[in-house]
Parts: sequence; structure tokens; C-alpha cells
Amino acid sequence: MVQDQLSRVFAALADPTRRDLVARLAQGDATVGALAAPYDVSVQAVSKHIKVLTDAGLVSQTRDAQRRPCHLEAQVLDLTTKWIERYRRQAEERYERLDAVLAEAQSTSQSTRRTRNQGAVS
Amino acid sequence: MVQDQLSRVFAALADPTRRDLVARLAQGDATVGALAAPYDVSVQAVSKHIKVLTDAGLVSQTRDAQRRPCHLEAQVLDLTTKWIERYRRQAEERYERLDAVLAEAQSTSQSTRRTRNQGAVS
DNA sequence: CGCCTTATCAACTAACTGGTTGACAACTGT
DNA sequence: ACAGTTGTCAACCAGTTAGTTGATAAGGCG
Repeated sequence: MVQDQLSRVFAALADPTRRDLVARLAQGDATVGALAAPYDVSVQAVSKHIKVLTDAGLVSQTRDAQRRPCHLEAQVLDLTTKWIERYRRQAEERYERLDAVLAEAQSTSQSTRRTRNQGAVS
Repeated sequence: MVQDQLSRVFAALADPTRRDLVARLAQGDATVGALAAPYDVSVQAVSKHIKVLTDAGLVSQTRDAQRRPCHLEAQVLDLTTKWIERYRRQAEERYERLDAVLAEAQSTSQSTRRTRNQGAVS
């Protein structure tokens, strides 16, 4: 898996089971066994999911006797929101500019010229 | 592909090429050919990526002669941020509560016995 | 009309994923 | 020291994915 962290985080969250694990870890740390209990899959399968999450940096594991309590590294979630917000905002701004241009074009073609950059239409 | 939209969106964004396509579409609509040009892969490969993005609802395509201009549906990005924010906030609140509890425990008694944590803490 | 451009479809391949089972490592507790 | 608990590793399998090439559809243009 030679991939950037952002890709690993998105990929990790693309699986419903793993999203569910994240949701449960948001409520508190838990051991692998406890996390696996509600699912109809082997503990090994859940262990693999946890590995994907840890490789993405979303989860860390400590040690408590035989147990490996899992802990959600919530700040890593921000990597994705930061990326997304950047482009969502960019697209939004572009729409506003486009709307302004359209409004401008309409006002000039229909009547006397108006000043630039009238407010954006919603 | 029998999967919920949230999974499809996360999976779509898990690929660096597709994230790059999204980034470029955030700056304006573009045809498949124009999108493919900068990459060292076939147009077909990019067309497939676009299909993944459209299946996730992130991109829509119209028709202009032979061309299929792609348009970013930026609001779909919010699906992911909404999901993430929910759990990031939940985890954050839990930390605040935990901090409060710890502060309380420290101020009242120094010899608090720690019980084993088998399942999820609530 | 034929030809070129643009994009998708179809079939194939190599790599990856998510699951399984079995072995075993790490540690507890009597 | 030994049995039991907890979790990971290894090997395997079936399904998916990201790429390829070749064929074809859809439409403008000389």
C-alpha cells in the first residue's frame, strides 16, 4: 500500500463496517473483541479493518494485557474535511462569479450599462 | 456496485487521479478529453474515472455535440463532511467530558482504582 | 457523403480487497 | 507451569478495480 494518507483515509471510510467502527470509537475506546462482537464476521476480519484504519492514521492501539484497546484519532478526520472544503468553496465562489457575470451581461444587453459586480443571485 | 452513496463518494475520492479531476472541475466544467489531456493514461481510463464520479453523484454530464462536458456537483461533497463532522464533534465532546471527570477525580481523591475496560465506554 | 473527433462499451489482465480458516504470539490467572 | 483469552499473521479464495486495446456510437465538417 504505497499511497498518500489522504487516499488511505478516504479508502478507509469507504467501507460501511469501518465507518461503523469509527462511529463507535467516537463514543469511546474499545478492544478489538468488543468491536467485533456486534458483527457477524470473524474477529480476524475486524482486526483487518482496524489495521486499515490504523494504517490511515485514524486509529491508534495501545496495550492492556492481551487486549489492544483502539482509540480514534479524530483530528485525522480533518484531513478529509479540509480537502473537501477547499474545493467545495472554490466551486461555490466560481458560481457566484458566474452569476455576477450573467447578471452583468443581462443588464447590459437589456438596458443601460450598470456598474460591475452586482450582488450574486442565490 | 450495490452500495450506499456515502460509500461510493468516499471510494470515489480515495483515488488521487479522481481527486485531481474533482479539483479541476471545481474551477469549471470540462470535457472528458480536456480532463484526460494532462494525464499519461488513455481517454478510456479517464472516462471510467468520470463514470465512478457520476455514479457517486459527484459529477453530472451534459451533451455538446460529440463532447460530454462534466460538471461538479459540489453539494454532494457535503455528504462526507456532514458524516465526518458528526463523529469528530462527538469524539471532541467526549474528551471534554473525560477531562472534566479526570479533573474531578484528581481533586477529590488521589487513589482512584482503575477498572478494566472491556467494552465501549459511553 | 465519407472522414475526423469525442467519448463510451466490451473484453481482458494484474493488482487489490474483504472475507475465510488455521497457527501462533502475547499475556493472565490459578 | 499450564490452560485460557485476546489478537495478529499467513495463506487462500472470490469479487472488484484500474488499467489496457479494439470496436462502435454520436455528431460536426470538408
